Amino acid sequence: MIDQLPGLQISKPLLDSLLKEGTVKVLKPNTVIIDENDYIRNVPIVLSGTIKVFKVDEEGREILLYYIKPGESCVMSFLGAMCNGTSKIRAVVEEESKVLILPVTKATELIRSNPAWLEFIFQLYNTRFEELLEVVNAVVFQNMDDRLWELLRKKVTLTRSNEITTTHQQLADELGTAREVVSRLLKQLEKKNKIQLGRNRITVSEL
Amino acid sequence: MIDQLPGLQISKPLLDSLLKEGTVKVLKPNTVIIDENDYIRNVPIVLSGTIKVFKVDEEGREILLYYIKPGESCVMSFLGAMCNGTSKIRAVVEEESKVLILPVTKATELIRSNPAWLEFIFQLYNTRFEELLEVVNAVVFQNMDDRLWELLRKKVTLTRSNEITTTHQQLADELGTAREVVSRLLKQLEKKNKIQLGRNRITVSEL
DNA sequence: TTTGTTGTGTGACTATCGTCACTTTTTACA
DNA sequence: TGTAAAAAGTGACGATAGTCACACAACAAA
Repeated sequence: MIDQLPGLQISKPLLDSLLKEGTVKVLKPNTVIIDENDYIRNVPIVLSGTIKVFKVDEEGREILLYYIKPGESCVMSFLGAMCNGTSKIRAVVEEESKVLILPVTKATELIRSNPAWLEFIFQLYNTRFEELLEVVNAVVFQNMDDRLWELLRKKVTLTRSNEITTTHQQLADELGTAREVVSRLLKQLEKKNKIQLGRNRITVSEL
Repeated sequence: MIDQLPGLQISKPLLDSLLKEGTVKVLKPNTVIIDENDYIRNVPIVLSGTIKVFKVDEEGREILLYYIKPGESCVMSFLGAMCNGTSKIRAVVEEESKVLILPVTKATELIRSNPAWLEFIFQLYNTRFEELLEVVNAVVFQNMDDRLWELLRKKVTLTRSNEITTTHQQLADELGTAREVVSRLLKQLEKKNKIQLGRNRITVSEL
């Protein structure tokens, strides 16, 4: 069911019981699963593909927080659900994804009845928290060129392909910077022979 | 027992049952409750005073993430405990604080036995997550002068006094910048009559 | 009172990044 | 095949903030 399991993974028995409670959907790239200020009615669990999660600020600027990988869920949506809140984030499908949609009611019920589910949630919190800390760290102490390079590397690892299909504008949005900046820095990376550039395409040669 | 309850608060009955399980300690300012890479054996719950939580990076640079206020706990420590991990953060006493020290074993037991505790933990996660998102946002999209001003305002609100006792270096550390930068920006704020400067002291005149 | 330590003020310089104002290239499709 | 739209390249410039090198002020302890 889950075709790749980097890092944290959901256990088979837990997954089986979740599948009984929810429905599986296949979602195309760029589908918005959760938008800012959305009321949360479902908890999505990614079975295949990847979802990217953004923080959106008042002026519409955004920054990539982390990826939800197969075997993971969106803890923010879960929290929002538990606390009757609205989403502070935006979740968008990056690669076509199979997603298990679990109604909030079921998700909260399961906390009492299924210890494995609770454990799963906590583990996921831990992961996300640490990832957020990394974002803070990167944004405060790293230069844009390093951040860009790490973003490219992350994409390569995630998709298991060194061909990245994206535009400079998209990368800029993910880093919270301007398109020109990304273009410049990509050119520098190309000069260092770390990547090759093409239209809508970046080929990473050296990790 | 708890002398101020801004925002989220722990319920009386829950607090009572926690008091039976842990011990209360009074901690002086600058006491390090949890340091980076510490193994976590206790979950601290703040009864009075304030604790500040930092992310520390490899080069020793740090940045303030959030404050733990009375009636709150350090979720990171809790997570670390649950997941057998070491701390990614540093928690330091800002104002003298009364802290309830709860052993990890008790904290995990209580999850099964006391629904209010579980609820409390989840609420706290939500708060922290949102605060972290705010940090990311501030750091990416706000200028240093705004961030500094907001930090000062936060300190005033927290201590309920418009006299802040701190050094420029401390503020710089909290913002992840250099002392000179803080000195410069503080001077600008003084020129705008928003603050008065003194040695080890900043008086905020206008909120 | 002297002396050392800690905190603050400041000018000069630099690097990074955001912005503006384009041009050029690539591609879709009318 | 021509034309418009989308993506990318690029130079110039300015603002912000990090760094260096001090001078100076306040305080504490000897």
